[in-house]
Amino acid sequence: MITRVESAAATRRALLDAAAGLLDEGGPEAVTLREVGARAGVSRGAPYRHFADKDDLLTAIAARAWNSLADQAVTLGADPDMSTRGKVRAMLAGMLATGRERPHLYRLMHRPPAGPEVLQAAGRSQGPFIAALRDLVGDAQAHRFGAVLLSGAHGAISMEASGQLTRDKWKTDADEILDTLVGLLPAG
Amino acid sequence: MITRVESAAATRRALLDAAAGLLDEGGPEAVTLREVGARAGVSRGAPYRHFADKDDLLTAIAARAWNSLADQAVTLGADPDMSTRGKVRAMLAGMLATGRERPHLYRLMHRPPAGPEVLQAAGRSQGPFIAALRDLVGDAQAHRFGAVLLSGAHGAISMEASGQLTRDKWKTDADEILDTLVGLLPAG
DNA sequence: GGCCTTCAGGTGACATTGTCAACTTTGTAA
DNA sequence: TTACAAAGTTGACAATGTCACCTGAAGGCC
Repeated sequence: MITRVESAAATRRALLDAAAGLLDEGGPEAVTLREVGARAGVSRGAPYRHFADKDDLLTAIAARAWNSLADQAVTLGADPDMSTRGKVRAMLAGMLATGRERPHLYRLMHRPPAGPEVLQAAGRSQGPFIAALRDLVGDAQAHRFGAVLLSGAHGAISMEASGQLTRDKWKTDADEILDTLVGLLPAG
Repeated sequence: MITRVESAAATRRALLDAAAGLLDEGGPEAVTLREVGARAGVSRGAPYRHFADKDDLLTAIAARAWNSLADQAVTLGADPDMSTRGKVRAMLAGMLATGRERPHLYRLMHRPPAGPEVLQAAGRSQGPFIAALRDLVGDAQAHRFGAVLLSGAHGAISMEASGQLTRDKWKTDADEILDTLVGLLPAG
């Protein structure tokens, strides 16, 4: 039997999925509450029963995406068959994959100002990242390295997405930049 | 005497200034063509005499900002009293200053997809940057280093703007990351 | 079982905004 | 002087976010 809260949760999920789909397909301007409602099988006013406003819906999408990356990172961190350096590389590769496969979502995840919901989810994804770096460079340097690696990775992904980082112009791409960044770490 | 083309150019400039001001003050949503027109002293339809649509106006703002950075970079590149490394650092600092003082504009400059107008202006700003790197690491490595430095700088600035890079969390800031990145270069 | 609260959902309405078509005005070239 | 082209204005319209109000049913309480 389907309880009321279950159906409400299902609608909420459907709204998020619909909005994320529209975002992927047509960018931010394609995300209209009317179309979101239609795709989720409800009316144009229904989203207001689950989100304060459009911005709140978009924020929830960003937070969910960060949490998905966080799950990936946690799984990678626990993998006993991978080198620590390999884990770091794989975590950054996960970000790159999101940037390439879902560029609009990736941009939304980095939209300022990041609210507490997004910051917490993003922070959760960075926990295993820092932990891996601690193994490689020690407590004192982990954050310093982490900031440089993460900045470099995000910058490369972002510039590739906007069309500013092309192989034609820079003789390289985001993959190679990630390799270079990870190469800064001592072997491990 | 004021010729017609002069007055048209003045209006165009006034529209750009008004839109850029609104962007700085209230972010992208504050930029409405009606308000832009009002600030520029013309009516709501006037912008269509100078720009194809709102997007075209925003693109022009981004291109102008890139050209301003390019002018800075050209000046720095020609400065005989600065070390090559100092020039590289100063060019990146110029980007950081834009990101901190005018975060909405900075984000607009990196909005995908970057049209040819923006790409050309951005490319102009990167010319002196690559030239400086050639002096430091040679032709073969200049682009590789350039991509890493630029990605790292842009990533740090972007994460700082979105609130993801805080000293509280990462024990560092964009300034220090720029220092670290420039530190990768051989002295010169 | 009957009643009542609560909440998901629907609908009408409204203000804002981007955009276009039609009109007016005014340098400027012929 | 006259005619043209381009700048600017205004009316209109569709799309959209949002709110107020209404409906209906699930589920707790007597």
